[in-house]
Amino acid sequence: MTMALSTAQRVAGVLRDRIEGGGLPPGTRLSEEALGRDLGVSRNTLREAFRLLIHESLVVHRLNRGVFVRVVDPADVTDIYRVRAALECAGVRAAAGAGRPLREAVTAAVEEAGRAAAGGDWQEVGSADLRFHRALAALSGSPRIDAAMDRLMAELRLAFHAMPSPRRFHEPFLARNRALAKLLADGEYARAESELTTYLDDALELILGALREREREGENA
Amino acid sequence: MTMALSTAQRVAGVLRDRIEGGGLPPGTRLSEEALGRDLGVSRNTLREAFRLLIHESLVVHRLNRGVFVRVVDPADVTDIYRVRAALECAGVRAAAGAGRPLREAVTAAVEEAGRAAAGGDWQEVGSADLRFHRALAALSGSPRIDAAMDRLMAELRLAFHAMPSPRRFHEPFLARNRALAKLLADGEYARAESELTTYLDDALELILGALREREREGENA
DNA sequence: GCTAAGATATTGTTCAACAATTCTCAATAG
DNA sequence: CTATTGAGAATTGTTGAACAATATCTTAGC
Repeated sequence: MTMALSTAQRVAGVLRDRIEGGGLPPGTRLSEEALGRDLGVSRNTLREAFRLLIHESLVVHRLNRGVFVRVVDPADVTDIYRVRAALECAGVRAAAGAGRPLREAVTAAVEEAGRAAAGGDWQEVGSADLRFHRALAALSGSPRIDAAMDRLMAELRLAFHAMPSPRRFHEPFLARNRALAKLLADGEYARAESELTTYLDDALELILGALREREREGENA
Repeated sequence: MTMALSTAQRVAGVLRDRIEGGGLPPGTRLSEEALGRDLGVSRNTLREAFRLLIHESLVVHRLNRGVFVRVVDPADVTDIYRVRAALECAGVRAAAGAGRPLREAVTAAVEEAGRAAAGGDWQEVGSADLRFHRALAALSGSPRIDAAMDRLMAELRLAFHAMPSPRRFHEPFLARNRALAKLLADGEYARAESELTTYLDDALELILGALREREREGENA
């Protein structure tokens, strides 16, 4: 029953891996001719693959100039956190009326992060953290908010590339995630919301600091 | 200085106008061959235009069946208003720290709606109303929120097609818009937010009622 | 009337050629 | 030396076609 993937989907997968693996750094132009020859597909098929990646915000398209690996600058990260604050706070406010499965997804993500941290898998801690915040926004019960969060998270993953140590970044937030989940479970929605707001501000500052750091290094190259 | 648009973008514009103008009612199938011949573009380019409209949620794509003009059902409208509540409330909360031009855009939209109502142009009242709410969300100062609101408004316009009398729908909200703008100008953010919440709930009910009405009529056809 | 098999029409995918645009870089003017 | 301009090269945009996969319609049989 497994549906075979189209050529374009396979090509998109290869490019996605290269981008997320660092083989294609942000800002790189993806030449249609060169890549098409490299991957053994026609330009048209390659462009179809590009469209999939554009939809994922992994690359951007500039008319008559081609596609480039997305560069997430500080203004983007700041904006992403602004939207996250709006959507996740909306989720927290809707927590009281949210169904059981939605609320359990929140605590489940916290527990998964804890297990991953105990095992030293900080990559997985990062994934669980994103799932936790996605679950917060999902408390609204809105498919459109879910989709928007997925797009924001994909963009954020690109910015995380700039973080030197996943552990240093994620570890402090483990306890705060747990605290947030507890406030929600106890029905302390107002306090949960204010804690979430400062939480997101703190995380934003950490990432902006790392981006500035990386930029300073880049100047000497 | 004029930036040239790609063929696909032009075609998407034509289709967008036809859809919003009612020439292509919700549910219509957009045949690749017929439309391509009609507009004088290749299937490949037409499909590219479709992708743009899919991204705007104006049409939907069903595998191996083609693209159809989006049918906005009650669940969609409910979800759209959920997201609107999240984004517009976020804007109201950010109003205190918003810049002068953003705050003035809010009052400007209210005044334009008033002038249009005085002139009896209820179509324009509707447009000004959408601008008003867009301006509320824009108080956050977030490009992504602005873009999200634009998409939501485009979807909503499809649903408005079901409203029999623009006047009956928009008139009651004129005074409420004015009241909301005043609360904001006076710094009464908490009250503005709670008024906005009930406002959106009321508007949602009106639209859902009209949709149910239209569906009942449709059964006898 | 209903079902099933085959015929037809439509969309999905890929390709190669041609058109339009941008980019490169040397020549030139200030 | 800097800025500009213009021809040529490189790259992307668009097209039409061919073939595959899927859906829809037609028809034969029960």
